[in-house]
Amino acid sequence: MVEFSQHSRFFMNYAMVHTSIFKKIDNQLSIHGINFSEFMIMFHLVHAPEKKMRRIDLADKIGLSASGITRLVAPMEKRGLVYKESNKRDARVSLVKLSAAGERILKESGVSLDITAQGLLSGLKDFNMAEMLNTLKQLGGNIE
Amino acid sequence: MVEFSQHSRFFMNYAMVHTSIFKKIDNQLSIHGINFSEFMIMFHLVHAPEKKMRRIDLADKIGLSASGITRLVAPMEKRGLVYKESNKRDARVSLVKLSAAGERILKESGVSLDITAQGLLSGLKDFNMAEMLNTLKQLGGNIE
DNA sequence: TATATATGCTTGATTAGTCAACTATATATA
DNA sequence: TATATATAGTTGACTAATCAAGCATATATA
Repeated sequence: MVEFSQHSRFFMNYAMVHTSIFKKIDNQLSIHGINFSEFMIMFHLVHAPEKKMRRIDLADKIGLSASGITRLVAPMEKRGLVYKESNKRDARVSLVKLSAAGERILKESGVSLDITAQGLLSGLKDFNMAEMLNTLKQLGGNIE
Repeated sequence: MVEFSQHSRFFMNYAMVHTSIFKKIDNQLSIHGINFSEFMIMFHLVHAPEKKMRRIDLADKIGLSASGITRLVAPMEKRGLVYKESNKRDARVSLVKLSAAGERILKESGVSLDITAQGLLSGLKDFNMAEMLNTLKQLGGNIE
């Protein structure tokens, strides 16, 4: 027989939950014309000083590669959700700045996300949010 | 100010953890020449009666689309991890059956996964596995 | 029995991301 | 100062998945 540890099963279930839940979340966010990654970009921008960040810091925060950010941000610029700013001290960096339109979309889609998230968690038995957040944080989930 | 509920933050952290952890897991499994989705295919097959399943049931179990399974299984057939069987009663179905080679790879990669999974979870403070699995199950993680 | 509908699966086009190679610029060091 | 090395970002080629459309077969119904 092939046996698998509880540790392995934990991550198998984790992946499954991720797949099914983020289909729902992305679906909900699509009402606002964005996907979850775009939401995360704007989420981090709105909390950053002057609502702007370097691409590489965005990549780091979100857990994508630098090229992933390039490809993600390009269409957001076209839609006017964010725009480019340069850094006077360092000509290599290209800052991404949240626009007023972007902030508006972020707010609206944040409400949708809250409702979806609440709906997903509301019916759970023996769910301890604080414990769960603590575990996620230790596993690398570092949204402040 | 833009505010986000704890529920929303929960899923943002969930996504982040998923990204970082499954990079590690896929990396580990690549030693055995497979990725996590291929692992999951074989995991479900080895637990199925006669170690075979319809593609659509695999899709369902794993949380992928039918076409996702088609594309995932094709190269696994070429490598000899699984092979096709037809169903006498229903000519539409194409069964996926785990080969001996596939089962061997599954076992080996299962050991790797166990080690990685254990490593990821071992240092955690206040981690309650049973509670966590219970929550994941309620959220749709239904690995038996 | 004939036809409509449902199911299982595959395919073409698309999307979201990766990595490796590259360009441009900045920083450290001989 | 000249050169080596590091950093920021983009691009081309690729991978893993999606969806919608289509094909073959099964099932239900007029």
